[in-house]
Amino acid sequence: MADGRMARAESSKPYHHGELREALVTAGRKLLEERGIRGFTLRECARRASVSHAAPAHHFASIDDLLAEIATRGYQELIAAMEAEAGRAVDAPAARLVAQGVGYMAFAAARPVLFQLMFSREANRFETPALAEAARSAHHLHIAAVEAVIPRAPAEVKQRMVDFAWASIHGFITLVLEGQIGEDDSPRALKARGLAMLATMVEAVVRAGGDP
Amino acid sequence: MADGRMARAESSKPYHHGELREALVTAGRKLLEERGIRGFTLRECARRASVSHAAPAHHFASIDDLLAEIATRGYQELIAAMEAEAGRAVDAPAARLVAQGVGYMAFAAARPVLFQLMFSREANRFETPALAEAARSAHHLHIAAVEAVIPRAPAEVKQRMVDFAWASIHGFITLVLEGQIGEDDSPRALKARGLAMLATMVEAVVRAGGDP
DNA sequence: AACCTAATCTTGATATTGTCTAGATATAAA
DNA sequence: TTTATATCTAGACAATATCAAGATTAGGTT
Repeated sequence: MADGRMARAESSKPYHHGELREALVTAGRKLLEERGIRGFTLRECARRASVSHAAPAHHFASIDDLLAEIATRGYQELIAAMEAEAGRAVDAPAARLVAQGVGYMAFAAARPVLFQLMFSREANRFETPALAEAARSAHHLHIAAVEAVIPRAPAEVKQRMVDFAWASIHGFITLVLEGQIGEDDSPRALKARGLAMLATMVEAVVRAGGDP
Repeated sequence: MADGRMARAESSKPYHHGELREALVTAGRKLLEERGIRGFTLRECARRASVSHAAPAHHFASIDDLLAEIATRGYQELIAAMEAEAGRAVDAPAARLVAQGVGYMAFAAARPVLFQLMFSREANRFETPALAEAARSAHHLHIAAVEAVIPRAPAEVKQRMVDFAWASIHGFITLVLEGQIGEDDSPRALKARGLAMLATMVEAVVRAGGDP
């Protein structure tokens, strides 16, 4: 009942963590939102996982490697958020595009620092295959939603509208998160402003795909 | 001819730099573009200004203080770039709005890291009055350009179009700088893509302000 | 001209960071 | 049981931001 191993497990923590990789990612995500990208440190992640400062090296080659993993999961969550909103919408493509945009913005608003990390120049230098793949998936989801609205438009128009739609959505939420838009608005008013912006965007897309 | 002061000025560098504040800002801007926000260090700035590691403290309270100054000047240059392009355009408000957008994007493309710093969450925490003022000026320039296109539209529509136009411009160039749009495009093709995006945006603004 | 106050810069120290090396401990395969 | 491998700790190193104390100089005051 009270042999060596049991005593160790009960009184003090075990030598091996067991789930350190996951624990580091979890702690890192929280730390990121709390202190911002520049306040993110590997040692603090280790501290929060109750582990020595050098332990993370066995799971992540460098601090950038951990950030890349966190960013990758961010893209997966972004995709889930987009799909969740779009799935709830009626099947009209225009409505789905708006809904997917709402999901995009909702994710960014919920995880502002993570979102900024994902779309930062630093993240671009990580260059892990998983990150590139996750980003591409999110990208494709967006392309599909726009093209569904204007299925018969020429490829050139489609690309222009994909650029335009993505830029509007991304730019708006980005400016909001940076405090450049709607600083004194209530969350409710801000959301209305975002929806108005989305409506304007979708209208332009629909019109562009009307007749060749 | 060869007294103490002259000898010092000729043979070795003087004890007082004389223009250290400016030198630090200049070195810092260059360093920022070279190494990114996370690679920016105060000591490297001091090194490049040929000064001891503690010298910057007499001109900037902290590293964030120097970054705030650099960001502030970035906004002033952004304003200049917008005005330069807009001024070159004909006096048609819609053409001016497009031109100002081109100036905005050109600045961002020329100083990508600085641009990211200016519009980062970190910069938002600096909270120096000069930075806030500079950002507000740029903001107002944009508002004026959009409202000039739809002078008789109701205030609500105006605000929606200001949001929409700014989001499009900012979002597009942001996505380009992050490598999410037009990664394999030539600079020429990329510029064409940006202009197409701007044209789509302006058309939507013009249409929205057509009739009440 | 002499002085003296304040601004400017240097040297040195402290705490914190990312990463490396060696060694300790546990897991799991043979 | 033995042995190889994965996982973790401890310690060290160079680099960083910031602070404190002292050196140097500029510019105004007498």
